[in-house]
Amino acid sequence: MLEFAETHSTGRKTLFVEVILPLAIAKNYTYRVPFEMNALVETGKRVVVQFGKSKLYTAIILSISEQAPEKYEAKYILEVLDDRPLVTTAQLQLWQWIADYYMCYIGEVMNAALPSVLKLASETKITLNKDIELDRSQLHDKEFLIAEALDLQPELTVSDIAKLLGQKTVMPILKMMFEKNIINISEEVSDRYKPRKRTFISLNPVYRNDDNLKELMMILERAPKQADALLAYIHLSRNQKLISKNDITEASGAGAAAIKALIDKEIFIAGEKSVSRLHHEKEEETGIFDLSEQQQHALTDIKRQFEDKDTVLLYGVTSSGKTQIYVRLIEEMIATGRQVLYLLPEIALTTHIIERLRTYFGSAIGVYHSKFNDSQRAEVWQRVMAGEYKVVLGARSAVFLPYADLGLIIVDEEHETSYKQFDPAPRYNARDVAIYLANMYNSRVLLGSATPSFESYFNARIHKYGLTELAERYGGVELPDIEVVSITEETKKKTIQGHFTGALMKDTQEALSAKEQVILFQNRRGYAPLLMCRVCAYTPKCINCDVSLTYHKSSGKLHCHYCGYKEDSPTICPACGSTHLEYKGLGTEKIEDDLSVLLPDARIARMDMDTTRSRNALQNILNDLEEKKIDILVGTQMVAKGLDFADVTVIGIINADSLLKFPDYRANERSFQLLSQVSGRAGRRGKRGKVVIQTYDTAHRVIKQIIENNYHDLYFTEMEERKSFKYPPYYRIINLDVKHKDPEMLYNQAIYLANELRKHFGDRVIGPETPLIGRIRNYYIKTIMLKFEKDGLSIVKAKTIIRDVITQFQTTKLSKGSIVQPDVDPY
DNA sequence: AGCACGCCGACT
DNA sequence: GTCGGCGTGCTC
Repeated sequence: MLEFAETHSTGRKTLFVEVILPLAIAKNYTYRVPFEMNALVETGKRVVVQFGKSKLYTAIILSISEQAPEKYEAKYILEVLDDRPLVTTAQLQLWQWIADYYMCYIGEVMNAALPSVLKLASETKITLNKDIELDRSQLHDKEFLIAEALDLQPELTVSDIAKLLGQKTVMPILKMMFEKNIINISEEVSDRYKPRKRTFISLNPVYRNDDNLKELMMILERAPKQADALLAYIHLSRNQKLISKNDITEASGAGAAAIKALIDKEIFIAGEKSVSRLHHEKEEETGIFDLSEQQQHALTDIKRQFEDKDTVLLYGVTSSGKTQIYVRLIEEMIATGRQVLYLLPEIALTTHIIERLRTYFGSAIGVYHSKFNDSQRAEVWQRVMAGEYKVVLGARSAVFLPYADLGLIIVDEEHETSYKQFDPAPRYNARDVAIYLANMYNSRVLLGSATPSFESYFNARIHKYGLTELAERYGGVELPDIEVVSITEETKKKTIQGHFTGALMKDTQEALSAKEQVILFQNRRGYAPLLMCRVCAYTPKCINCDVSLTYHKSSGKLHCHYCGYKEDSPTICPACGSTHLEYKGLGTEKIEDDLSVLLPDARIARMDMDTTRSRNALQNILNDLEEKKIDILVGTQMVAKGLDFADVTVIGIINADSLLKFPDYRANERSFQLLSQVSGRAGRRGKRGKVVIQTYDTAHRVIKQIIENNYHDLYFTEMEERKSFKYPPYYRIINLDVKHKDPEMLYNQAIYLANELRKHFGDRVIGPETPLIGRIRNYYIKTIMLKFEKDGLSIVKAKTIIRDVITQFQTTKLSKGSIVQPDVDPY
């Protein structure tokens, strides 16, 4: 066997490999294979190569040839890292397609696709894994040396280690040490979505009887700490359903010992629970459930349509039970032995949905997520490749996993904009990539949404996709009662208190006294988005971006939401010296603040990017809400996505106008999606919810459509406009973002580029225009928009021409210092 | 992406 | 007259 390999394919031939480097470079590079590695190289395996003077990179073999490059002397590859290919040929095909379609470099796709441990480079950081008790006597000499060096200096780079060992080839050693859990590679973001186990306490039912309880208190007189704990429990139980050990400790000051004593005496009953936030849907978590008649219909319909359509859109109103249909489809697919990818927007990937699917699919389900720590991601990669994971639940980057045999992709909430990656490149949309991916595997795609994106609904209506509708809410839950309140009117009648109309306050108070919960939505974080001098109208701006700074009360500083710049909030106007500085506008922080004055007894929490930045913050807020430690939750977009709480009965939209007036052709579509999604949070089983929309423009067409929940009407009116103004889905858009530090240079460059493009595309070229934010991180920005009709013109050819125009531009002197970033389908 | 080479300002 | 700023071009 070995002999055969020797003579047959490896021999003494000189082999060359073309590799993909994880960099934004136009070309692939060719390296020479040392004879001893001839038998090891294979397409899709990783190799370590030197690129440039001193950098080492992990590259992927794209092809192997015997042809020596003519124009240069190829460098040798230094190592082959894998025994078998890490990247499948299907993946390489996908990468190439993404690079072509989204007009970026294949190296950028590789960067997005591979977890960083799988692409160690010379600057990658190595640290000791502290979780593992290390028996140093078991280590090899070199491993021992590395471990010792890490004692002295907690963090080393790969090149430090190369120096330390006096050898270039360190990757195999590090790889081995990583696999043995001795070291960590690169940043270790820990798992934010790990199921949280907590101990919950309940009182032995014997003591629900008052006499028994009194007697118990007497007995406990000699154990004051235990008595305190018991009292704290009784007190807490008035307001919350679930009481954890921690709650009691916090409320009573009694230690864990006191609680343990009570548990031992069988006064308290302890139960461990993984924290989930969906009690009212518990019955669905048992693994067996019946589909309603209409769900059964939808399921049959989807399967029928899959016979001749690759993609089916499931348009099902909120709470119509789409998830149960997904579960059935997944079960049937894995029964045939094929894999399933279930895509969700990042924010919806909470413990709850993961747990719920785990109860159905057990260890056959893998979770893939950008917040997952890197070694876990690498592990998911391996298991998907080995076919051990039958189901992958993941955010957009899960489209990059090495599926062995993918049979079905479910894209839940397909209209979500978070499926589109913007920065860094590749600027891909995972929903659209999923459709290509499915095509490669001859598998099917199910797009699910309560408010489908117009692209998808359009495709369904022209029969490119199948369409299944689910019009009834599961279990007969009623749609919420929507009340539109005029801010203008209430201001006139003086019934408005700050930003809260009388109508909203009334509903809020009613909900609070009924021990129900309230969510208030305001699409802006921070305190006040504007600080303005009342004398000279001066407004502090970011030093790096063209935006006014948002005041954050918690930090006392002005923040830029685009680059993160912060400065102290001035007390006198820097321009005129006046002390009359005024906060304008309204952010979640101010709402929380004002509300705590109006409703001093309410427990108010805030959920936005500022309060959920740290690891467990989001989960903690959700737990608190579920355990009813929060009466009112104030939040941004985030509150719209997948929060299902039985006791939230009132939803308030503080200001709908900020959404509707957004200067973008999709503003109406987005507003409808967001508002109906937020509204869907109100009231679930058993109780009809109430939504209060505060607006200056009560007659706005979209508001009316939201009240009527009339998606079709919205669709048809908007589509008329899309057609006449040449917008998607009738036309395709490619934006070119041109950036430069100097505004004048940028202006000339953008004009030049637009004119060059006009030579080919005529009035399909629009602009250059200044985007909403004209400068970010010290780069001025212009956008050139290209609108292409869907037929009569090859989009592939158009992209080639655009590419050529950019390349030609970059060879001219004029292009100095400019960055040109194409954005294909920028929705 | 990184790194070296290369041409213009504030220091010994 | 040198050190160093980062603009420009190349890396198999």
